[in-house]
Amino acid sequence: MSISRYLGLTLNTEYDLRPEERPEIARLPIFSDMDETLRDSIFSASLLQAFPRQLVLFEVGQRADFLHILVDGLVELFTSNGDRDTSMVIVTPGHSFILAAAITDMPYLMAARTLSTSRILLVPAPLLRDTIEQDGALNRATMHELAWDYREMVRALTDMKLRQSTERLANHLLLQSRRLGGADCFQLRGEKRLLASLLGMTPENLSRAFGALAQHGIRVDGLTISITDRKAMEGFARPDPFFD
Amino acid sequence: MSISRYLGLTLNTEYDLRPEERPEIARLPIFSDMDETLRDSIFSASLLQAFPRQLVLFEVGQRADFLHILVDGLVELFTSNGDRDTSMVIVTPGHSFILAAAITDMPYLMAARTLSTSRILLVPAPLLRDTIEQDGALNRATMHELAWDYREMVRALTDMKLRQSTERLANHLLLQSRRLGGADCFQLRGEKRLLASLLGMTPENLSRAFGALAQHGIRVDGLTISITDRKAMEGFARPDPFFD
DNA sequence: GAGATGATTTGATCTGGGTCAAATCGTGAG
DNA sequence: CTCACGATTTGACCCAGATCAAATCATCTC
Repeated sequence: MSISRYLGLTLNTEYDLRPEERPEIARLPIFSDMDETLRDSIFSASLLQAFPRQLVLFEVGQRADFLHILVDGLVELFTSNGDRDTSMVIVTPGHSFILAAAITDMPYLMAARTLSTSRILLVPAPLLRDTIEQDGALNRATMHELAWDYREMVRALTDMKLRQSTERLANHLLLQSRRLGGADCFQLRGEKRLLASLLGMTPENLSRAFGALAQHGIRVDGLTISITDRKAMEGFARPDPFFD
Repeated sequence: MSISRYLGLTLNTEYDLRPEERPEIARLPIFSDMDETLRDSIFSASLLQAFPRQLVLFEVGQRADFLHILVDGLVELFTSNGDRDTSMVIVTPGHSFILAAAITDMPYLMAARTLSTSRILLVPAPLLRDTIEQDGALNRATMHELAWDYREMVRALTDMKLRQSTERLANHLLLQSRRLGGADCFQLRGEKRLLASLLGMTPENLSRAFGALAQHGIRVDGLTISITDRKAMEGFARPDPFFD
């Protein structure tokens, strides 16, 4: 199911940004410091859409007509080669996606699908490009987001090339924990098969890797992860101070 | 041998940009469309340095004080984890490197070393950031370069996750050929061990992969590659129309 | 609640590619 | 030209992780 077909069927989920929704979206990092007038003109030209889960938003190769900003929900960016595909990035609320394609007016290199019901702000790419040139704060925010995305890819590629799968999993779990303020117990968001794909391994192997981490201070119950021995985990994962 | 130590020893290779060198550098894509006055002020504050081969320019974690622009030569960006390291990008003349770190004023995520004698323009990062805000053309060029770098990383990560090593090699060779205008015969730049690292494999395996490609239309003699049967090669490599 | 569909786990096996070692090739120093 | 050192190749072997198959487990539908 492609977005264009979807749009044709259910236009009711698409509407201009309502006045009462603007403050919430204006607080997103990419817009928070910019000129209010320009921000309003962006908002007036943008659409906020609600999408059901498991909907493919766009495919590789399409022209990037809109910058996408995830307001609510969860989105997966993925690539494919022949009959295989792999998850590249999980986009969390408050972040834009496919910024690089929208900026350069080039085709998407990754496809996107919703993982859960999601609300997405669609900003026309030409308007974004114009406004970026007029507003220093938006410019800076965009550049930073792009640079951040780049660094995330460098991290992922290094991870893939230099670590083996169980180490990648261990570091991923430590990173999740840190993002939650160092929580020792947290839930995986999304299915395990998704995590496997993100980490570049098969679901079978992920399952075995979780098993192996039991000896290094991890306990798993369904989607609930508990770090029972953080020292042991860090000893095994050897997180890089700059990356992880 | 670190750059700081190197700088201390051989200051004679470092000098302000000479007037006669400016036109050559002004033609680089990142500077070509910007305001001349601002460009001159950047040049006046920048250093052009010559480095011998195999010199580590900076390590992971250092603060990005300068944007680096490779004028002549060849530079490798690499990352490491524990005692292993891997080549991430080969920078060719005319391109900047570690743009993301310089823009965001964050530590380098990759280290850099020269592969051959190189001349590098060092632009102070704060000045770059300031000038970007004043000059739309420089801004656009920077953004595009950053976006391009990002897309290259997406490509590399997809390659790593979805293809096996011989396929990666095959696609790399086809891409090299295409960049040379479709030449059927060309030279590898740099050692094979470097290519192996870039493709995420061992030198031994690269050697075997070259052997395997003999059956798919490739002939190798030292660093010289000949594509003897492009159809067979493309059939084996299955290049992606958007990526490769 | 029963059945069906899909996710996860577990087990057995296979294989791409890494490791180790030795031979060979190339190249720069003298 | 010769030597020495490093790069590349080749061969033997090993291992992480993929694949295939079957068993559980979860969830959703009716």
